[in-house]
Amino acid sequence: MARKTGSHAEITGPKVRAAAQKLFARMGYAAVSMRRIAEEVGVQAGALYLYTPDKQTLLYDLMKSHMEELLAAWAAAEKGGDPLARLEAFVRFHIRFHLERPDAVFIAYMELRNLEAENFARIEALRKAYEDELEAILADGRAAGLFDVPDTKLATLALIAMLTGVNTWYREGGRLSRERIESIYLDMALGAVGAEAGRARAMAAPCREAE
Amino acid sequence: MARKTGSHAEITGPKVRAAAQKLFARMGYAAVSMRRIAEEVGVQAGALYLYTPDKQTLLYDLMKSHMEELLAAWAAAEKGGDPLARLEAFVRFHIRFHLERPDAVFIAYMELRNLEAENFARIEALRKAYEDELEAILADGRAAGLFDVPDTKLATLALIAMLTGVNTWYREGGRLSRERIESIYLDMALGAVGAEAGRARAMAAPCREAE
DNA sequence: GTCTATAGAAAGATAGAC
DNA sequence: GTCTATCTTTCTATAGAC
Repeated sequence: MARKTGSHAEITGPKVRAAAQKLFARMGYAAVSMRRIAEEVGVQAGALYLYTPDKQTLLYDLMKSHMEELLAAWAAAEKGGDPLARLEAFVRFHIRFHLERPDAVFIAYMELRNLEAENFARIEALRKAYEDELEAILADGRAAGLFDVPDTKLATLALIAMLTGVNTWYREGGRLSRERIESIYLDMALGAVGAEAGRARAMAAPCREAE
Repeated sequence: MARKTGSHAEITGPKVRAAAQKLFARMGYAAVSMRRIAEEVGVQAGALYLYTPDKQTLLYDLMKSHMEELLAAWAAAEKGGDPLARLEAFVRFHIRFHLERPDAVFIAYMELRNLEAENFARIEALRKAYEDELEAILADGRAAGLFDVPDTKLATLALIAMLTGVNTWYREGGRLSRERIESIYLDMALGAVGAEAGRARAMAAPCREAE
């Protein structure tokens, strides 16, 4: 405890990011002032500029961290073997990851408009990389005759929109558990890409049912 | 031509709304100033207040008009007979309606945060009424054994998220026609609610399944 | 590292001339 | 109906004391 009072760089920095994330998600980037963020952190507005060169960079860093975390988490996830198992892994991963970070997800989808051109391009590249992961699964599944997908790009965007939509209505402690939500969305996702129809056809003989 | 110069109430009013809609959609409500709207219209900032009491009302009126137009258009649409036909009508209607109004749709989804409490409640009620239309179709379809939907509320939100997602990537003159997009999304929607599986099962002769 | 103070720009909204 | 002018507030960002 030999430190000078008022010296809290390692703790204040993350607090600034946390406060910005919370406020940007609730009120929107453009509607949040640096003063409001400072108030949330418990410092004066001027002190924020020790941790970010400006407001824009604060937003960009939040979005970049989120997207990189998303890609890293997916890279580290269990991914099963055949396309059907990989699709299930993706759906469950996507929902779980997104439900755990509602604020970051909200910002990543709503504040693209407020990024300057260069920052926007970098975030879009990361998003594209994530979409490509799903599209590869759908393409492999189609090639294997497991999925009925006329356009893998469209199906990718449709599935991601559907899955991410969970964040718009999910509330902690609601009537459905996350596990249950995952399973319901998984069935819908499989149906959307014709996986159940494919399976039903494949198993035509002895009358078996999925899940 | 006996009018006084500078008298353009009937033309300027709609122009203000059109300019606000365009700018709110591109930059976001909070990031657009009244001066910027005035510039787009070609008048001075003060003149805007002849057409709206304040900026908030401008936003609210845009969103209210959009939602009311949506409900009215659906009420007037052809809706087919059985739940399968009604679902197809809904999907095609939703995509067509939304693709024709990208700016209004964008605002309706992105600017809810910027509505004052009372205005927010009114818009949410209109949105709920629209969701209820789809949920009724799904509930009827399930009751008739046509759809496999464990939770109609969830399926409603999932479908709407998926369908509205078209607006995030569709661009005029892209590689797919609207008709083609409608058809692809329709197939995915039917698959998601188990309509195709139901059909396949029904045609599979002896194999019947519970639920 | 945080504070107070402030520069400089821009915001929403209004008053009154024409 | 539109303009100019302005009131009042708030904003981002910086300077300099402690």
